[in-house]
Amino acid sequence: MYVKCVTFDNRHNGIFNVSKLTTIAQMKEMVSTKFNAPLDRLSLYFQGKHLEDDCNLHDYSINLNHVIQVRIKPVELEKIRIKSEPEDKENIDDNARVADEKIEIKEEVNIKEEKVKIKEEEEIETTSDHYQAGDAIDCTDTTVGAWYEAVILKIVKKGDSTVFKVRWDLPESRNDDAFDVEETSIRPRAWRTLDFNDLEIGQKVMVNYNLESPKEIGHWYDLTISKIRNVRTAKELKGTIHIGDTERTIDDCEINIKHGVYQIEEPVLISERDETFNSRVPTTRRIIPAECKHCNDNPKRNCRECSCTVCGKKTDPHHQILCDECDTVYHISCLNPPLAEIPQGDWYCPDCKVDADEIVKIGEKVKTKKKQSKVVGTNRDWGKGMACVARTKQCTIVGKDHKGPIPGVEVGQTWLYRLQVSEAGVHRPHIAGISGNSNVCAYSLVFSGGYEGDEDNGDTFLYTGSGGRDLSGNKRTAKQSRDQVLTLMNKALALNCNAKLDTKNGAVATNWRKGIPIRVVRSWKAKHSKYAPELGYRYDGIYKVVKYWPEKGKSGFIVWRYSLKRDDKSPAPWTKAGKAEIERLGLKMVYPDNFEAAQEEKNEQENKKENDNEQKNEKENEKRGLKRKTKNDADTNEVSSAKKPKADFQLDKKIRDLIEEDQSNKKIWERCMELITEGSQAFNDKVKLEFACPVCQELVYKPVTLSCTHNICISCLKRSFKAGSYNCPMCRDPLDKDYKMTENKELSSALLTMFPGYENSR
DNA sequence: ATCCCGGAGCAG
DNA sequence: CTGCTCCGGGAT
Repeated sequence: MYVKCVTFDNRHNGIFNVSKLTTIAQMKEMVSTKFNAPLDRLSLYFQGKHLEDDCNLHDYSINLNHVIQVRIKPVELEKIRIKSEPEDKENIDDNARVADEKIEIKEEVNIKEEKVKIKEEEEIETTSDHYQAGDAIDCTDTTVGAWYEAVILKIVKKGDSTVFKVRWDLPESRNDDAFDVEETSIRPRAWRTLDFNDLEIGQKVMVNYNLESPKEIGHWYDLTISKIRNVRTAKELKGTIHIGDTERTIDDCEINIKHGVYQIEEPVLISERDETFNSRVPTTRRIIPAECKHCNDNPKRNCRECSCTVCGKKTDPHHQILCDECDTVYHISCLNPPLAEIPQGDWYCPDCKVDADEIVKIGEKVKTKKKQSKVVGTNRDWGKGMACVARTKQCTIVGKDHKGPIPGVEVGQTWLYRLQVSEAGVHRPHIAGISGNSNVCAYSLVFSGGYEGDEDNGDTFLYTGSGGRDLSGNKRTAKQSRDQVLTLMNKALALNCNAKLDTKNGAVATNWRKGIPIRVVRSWKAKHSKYAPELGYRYDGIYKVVKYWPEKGKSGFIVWRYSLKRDDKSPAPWTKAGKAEIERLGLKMVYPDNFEAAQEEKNEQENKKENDNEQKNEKENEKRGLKRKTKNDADTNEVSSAKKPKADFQLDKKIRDLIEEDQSNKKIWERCMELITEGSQAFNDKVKLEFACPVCQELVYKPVTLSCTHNICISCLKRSFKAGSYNCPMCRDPLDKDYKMTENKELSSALLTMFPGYENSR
């Protein structure tokens, strides 16, 4: 199992190989090494809960691909907030409001000592042609994509690359919270505000914009001007907002110009600087959204949001304390009972703190207690692999009671684990062989030859029902120890047969083709079968139940047998035609998310450790279908060749024509078509992604294509309007209250043809 | 609450 | 390598 760790600022992240019994303390050690951060300053959080050192991942129900948040505390004690006097009272205008309230962090640790700890890596101070220490710059933040004022502290060389050590030029960041950026993320501080009359179409400038609510104060982004309206009564500026230096842009944004329009500064050679260079940087900081929306950071207003939650007063900041869990602020004197002084170590507010006797530390109280008692005492280091992990995705394109093929899943598709088969919606249970409803029918089955007497002839096979096994002791499988009966899933599978149900003697279909379709997945575990895949689980198409009957098995107990026969237009995957089809469609094994990356990292680590074990690793990986890349192996390497399959997959003409007709989404379809060379699977995934409704997150159903190019389900848009939001849910582009919603029939029929049956789940 | 054609660790 | 052991999750 692996989990992801990400710092709150998103500056560090990594995937870690762990087991269910990995403790939080061990987790911290791994994070400390990988992020190069001091161990004692790490705090881990999962779903808002602080994680305690002596608990393990299982205690918190942390599962595959879950994200653990990491906080690297800037200083040891940061609870005491000190308000200092404004330095220059003349500067208190709107723009300097942010600078007004100064929050300082009292540092009770020896900062010098801390610095030594951080700088373990070798850094050699260097120079740059365009910048030097002390320069006022603008710096992009990768998470927000806007430009913020920052200051260069130092320029160093790390290996081959030049790294700029900078800190945000904000009063509350006065503690040395430096971080590293590349030269591409910085530029000289903007200082020239442009006159509105001088602006030109096509010009790139820096403006203030709020992505969520354009009328409010936002952050500073680059803008390419597309429209200027300059009449006596109204001044309007529109253009394309650039999110950082990424490809992401938002067209047609209306800019609030009252905060100023800045010229973007180009780097200047240090040799060409004159005396005025440094003095031109403005003394006030650019406006950015208030930290506290509630009081707008006004120091004179009482605020229970950003100040003491009991009295709301901003007085006596020396005695204000922050909850380590929820960051709520309290005066220690306002607490009940009040505290005499700021406590050492962690402190939790009354809402977050629970009685020390209870297992507070863990996610949900009741559930955890039960689990704890159950798991405590286990010696087995389990949970490293894919046994007993939860789904990370769910198939929503059709309901779980869907009969027949899953739209978008081709015959011949393989998945490494049952979990991925479940996520694809092809066969949902984790372990059970038959998926169905005892009153309706079976929807799918996995054929893995686990029962004696199973026979596989490809187009037909004999299947055995479930039950009759003693599974006490939390087992999943066992030997037959009693007769099977035609109930539960056995009954469900019998209902697929085109015959009247007979729970005693079984039945034969009068017309087998008229039976209810059942999806069949063959498992690599059916070793005795020559039709089984070599590895993983493969969707082999639709089968029908020809007959079913009870029979005495080798164990001496009655088992129910089913005769299945293939009824699918697509060629069977084991045939020559089927193999060609898999090639043509570019179908490749589906691994769990992050699986390949984690495997590669594991390989690297083990390679470093010892080369003796090389052979062992090779075997392990071969078992999983992953081969290590070696020079000699290059042309036989499955992974590298799978990355650029030359699938000559082409869309049906019918679908091509439908896509062609959907002129309003031409650009999106073009993006999708780029993936056509990678096969049907990649293409289908891309279509689902590009045409996901921003509201319900699923493939748009009865879509409305807005003028901002975004596609929304008509029902989702109606709901949004009902809630009084007259915007595009994606980009907040304003819409008329009486906006006439019309379904994009072209897109609709294209999607319905590509994913037949998906409308049934809506 | 019960059922279940997985999946990995561990002992021999 | 084989067989035994042990565990969670999702649908019923």
